[in-house]
Parts: sequence; C-alpha cells; structure tokens
Amino acid sequence: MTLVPAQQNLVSDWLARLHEAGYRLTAPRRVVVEIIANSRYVMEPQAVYLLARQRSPRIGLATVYRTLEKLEDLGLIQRIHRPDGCQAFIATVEGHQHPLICRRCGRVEYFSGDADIVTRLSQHVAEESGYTIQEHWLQFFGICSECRRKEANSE
Amino acid sequence: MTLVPAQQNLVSDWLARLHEAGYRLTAPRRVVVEIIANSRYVMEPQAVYLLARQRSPRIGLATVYRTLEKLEDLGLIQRIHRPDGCQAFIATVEGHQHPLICRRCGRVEYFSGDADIVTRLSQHVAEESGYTIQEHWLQFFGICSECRRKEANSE
DNA sequence: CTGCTTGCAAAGGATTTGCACCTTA
DNA sequence: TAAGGTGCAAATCCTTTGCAAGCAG
Repeated sequence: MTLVPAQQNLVSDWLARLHEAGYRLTAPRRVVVEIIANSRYVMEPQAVYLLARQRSPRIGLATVYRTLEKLEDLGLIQRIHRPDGCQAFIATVEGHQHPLICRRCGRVEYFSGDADIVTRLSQHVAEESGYTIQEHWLQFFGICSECRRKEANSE
Repeated sequence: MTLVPAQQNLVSDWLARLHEAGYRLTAPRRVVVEIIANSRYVMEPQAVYLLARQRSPRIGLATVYRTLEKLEDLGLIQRIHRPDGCQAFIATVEGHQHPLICRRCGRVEYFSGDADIVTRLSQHVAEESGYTIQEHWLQFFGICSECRRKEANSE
C-alpha cells in the first residue's frame, strides 16, 4: 500500500469527460470543476459555492449542486463519509485507492495497493458470509503532520 | 477475520445502560430500543418510527430521534454510511468489527478480527503519510445469499 | 413531588425543483 | 436555432427545538 501522488491535468481531464458524456462546457461548470479538481481538501457544497462566487459572483448554489451531481455520477468525485455527516467531496484518484482524511483541516491523501489486501479480505468475507461482495469502503481518519505541528506550537 | 454471531439479550442490556447513564426508562424508549436491538437490518429513523407506531400509535417522530441520539452517544448503535446517505443505524457489536451490508434488503453481518489486518495496515499508512491515525472505517457492500436466491427464482 | 420526557407543531437547514431567460454546440 | 443550462425563488425533505402536559423515580 503506497501513497499516491497528486494528479496533474485533472481539470482538462474532467472537462473532457463531461463533454464526452454529452454535457455542455459552460462557464459555471468550468469554475466548479477547477475548484474541486485543484483541491486536496474535502469540500462541502457550501464551500465550493463560496469559492465559486469569488470568481463568478452570479453563480447559484443550485448550479453547484447540479455540477457536483454530474461529477459524482461520472465517478470523478466521491463522497467522504464522516461521523458528523457525509456531504463532503473529494476528487477520485485512478485505481483502487483509499482516502486518509485529516480531521482538523480536511486535507486528503490517498493510498493505493495493487494486490489490495482489502480485496483479499473481501474474498474471505464473501466465503464466510455467503454474500456476493460488490464493493468495499476503507477510509482512514487522523491528524496530518502540519496540523500536529501547529498544535504543538500553540501550546 | 471471522463472522460475528447475533447477540442475545440486547434489549435488557441496552435498557440497563440507559438507566445507568441516568436516563428514565419510559414506554416510548422501550419500544424504540426493542425495535433496533432486535433488528439485523439497517434502519432509518422513519422506519423505526413506522414500526414504533404499530405498537404505540401516539409515539412521535421526535422521540424516535431523541432516543436514537442517546443510543448513539452511548455507542450502542452506529451509523451506516452508504453511497446514498448516512442516516441508517444498526446495533454496535462488541469489539472491533466491520459491517457487511446487503444492498437489497439491508441485512447486516459483522466481521471481526483480532490482530486486525486493517489495524496493521493503518500503522503502515501512518508511517508513510506522517498522519496520526485515529480511526478507520471498513464496510463491505453486497448481496446476501437469500436475496440472491429470491432473484434466481423470479427469473 | 420534581424534573426529565413526551407529543405536537413550528422552526431551521440543506437540497431539489419550476420556470423564464441565456448560451453552447 | 434548438436543446441544454443557469439563476432565482419557492417548494421539499429531514431533523431539531419550544413548550405545556405527562410520567418515572
């Protein structure tokens, strides 16, 4: 299981995917795409909306929701389910990866493993339970080193 | 990692815990506790409410929410976070377990492992990322054997 | 008895929807 | 220029809260 580096060119990639899927490339969509694709932080619709308005003051919250919905359908972003709710999104990374989220700042790292341990675990679970396993979720929560440092300094 | 058997006496156990915590044992609370403690299925507040009303027609939805809140605070039930939301609850099982949820019927099984593989994974992730890991979530989704059988029959 | 609980109804928030106007392809 | 997309505001949906009346301890 190894740390996955940040990805390049996500923006043009996502725009292309939206286009292929038959969606039009409008100014508001470009703004929303750029905001999420370039964020290494978990983002709620409100937060995306506020950032979007800085660039494009007339954009509406509904448009943000509609764009997020499409990106999620296309699998380009995914929900992060946290104890306090599950309305936050992050970019999906290629391959089978698992997010690690900082509880202080929302920063996300990704872990990916070929010959995924969890996949093997999942086969074991399937055998014992009799279920057909379709999917698994694995998410880690903690505090990133930067937030730990800040905390140490403020004491 | 092994399948965890269903638990006995959850109801009296939970009532005792509520009592110890200083809460009163009222009729509506007993009803809600019985419904969730005896369910091996994921349950949303609405569903609990509807079942509760069959037994106790005057019970209010707010009471259901308030009881669920207490049970969650005491760690007796936990939220199941699914792609479509995270408002469903199931009983918490002793020890470190991971739920396996049927996407058709909501049935839940639990897996638990001593010397948890995921815990070891989590240490590895901590080293590579520099994060302090506080928690991890692992959930499996699939179709239980009963739902598969039903499906096969109806074709 | 005392104060925690309840049911009801109203309030609050987040998300979705309807619609006339605008833009992309 | 047609169809899809937008912003706005209203509508919905889920959850929480305020309060007088009802019970558990």
